[in-house]
Amino acid sequence: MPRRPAAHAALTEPPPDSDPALPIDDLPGHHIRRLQQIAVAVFLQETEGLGVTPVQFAALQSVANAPGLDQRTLSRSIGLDTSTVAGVVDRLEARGLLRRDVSPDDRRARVLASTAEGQALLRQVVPGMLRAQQRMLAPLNKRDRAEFMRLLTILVTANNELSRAPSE
Amino acid sequence: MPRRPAAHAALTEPPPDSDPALPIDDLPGHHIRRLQQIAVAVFLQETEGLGVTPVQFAALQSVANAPGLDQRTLSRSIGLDTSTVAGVVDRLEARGLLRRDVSPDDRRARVLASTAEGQALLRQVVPGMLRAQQRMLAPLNKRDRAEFMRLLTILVTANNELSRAPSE
DNA sequence: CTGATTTGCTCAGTATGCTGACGATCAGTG
DNA sequence: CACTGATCGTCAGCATACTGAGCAAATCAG
Repeated sequence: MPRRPAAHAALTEPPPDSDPALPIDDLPGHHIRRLQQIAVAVFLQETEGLGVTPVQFAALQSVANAPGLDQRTLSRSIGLDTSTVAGVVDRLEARGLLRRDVSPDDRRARVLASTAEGQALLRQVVPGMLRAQQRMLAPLNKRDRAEFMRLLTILVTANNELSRAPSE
Repeated sequence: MPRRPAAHAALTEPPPDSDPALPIDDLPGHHIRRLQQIAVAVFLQETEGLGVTPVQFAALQSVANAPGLDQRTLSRSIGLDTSTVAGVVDRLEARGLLRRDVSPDDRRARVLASTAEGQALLRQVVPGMLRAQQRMLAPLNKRDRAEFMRLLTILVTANNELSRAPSE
């Protein structure tokens, strides 16, 4: 029986007594999770062989953009928890892609800087990363792409404070 | 390893695409990751105390919707790898929220069914889950919400095959 | 200047998510 | 019936991501 309301309707109306099988397929959160999976998969495909994950790229690029920043600042700039950043930086440092030194100004802090190898890898990764972004949005026409990015940006910035690691 | 690219190095390299600090803030993939973080955080806030994650909810609800399905079918319906589903089902089974029995038709397969406790928990979770969806989209007006969902759905369905675990 | 608080980082623990390898089982073919 | 290939599930290994606890250093209050 197609008496079931669409997801958006279900959101604006009080929840009916959970009897009608609630489909997860049209919940926003579910789609967002799926798109994130797709984004990661496409990124890895386009940068295959370079051994870099999306988060590692974001970290490495941010460090290259602002050498000398500490882990706290990095975590805020890419929207990650400091404990997560610690692991990411560990792996990048182990591969010699960046350096982690105790700050002379604040001995609690570690200042980060990309190495020559890190910058070289970055130059190799960027083209594939850009292809990945294009491929992901390819199903939309130009106008819809812009509209999607506009709405996405609104949601992320407006809801920024809701996660543990708000972006700066 | 070449130290620093001197001026003449630019002649052998294509025009610099990574040199002008590439901001990660306006890459689609970055925003998508951020929104996923936000979605999870809001879900956990709204269902606090119930001890359920978004993925666990999706699995439990799917099983409740289609009792007797096997893990492979479940993994396709929620877009998760079978190895990931194994872990999720493990935890749900350990909490007595669902049963996992060997299928009489196919001894390789495990058929899943939600228990009374699982269904009771679902009824408790659903209102908070719906609140979470609303809160997440709250920064958009009604029209933009519908538009966002439309574009999101296009991207997920069109790119479905790109991840290891394509949805049904 | 000292005690209290804040801050930067780490660590342990838990939960996704993936890849790749493997064992068990089933279905189809000869 | 034996052989082959496909399918279902598990496991090991790696990489996000979070919470909560805790340490050490910096900052602030009085």
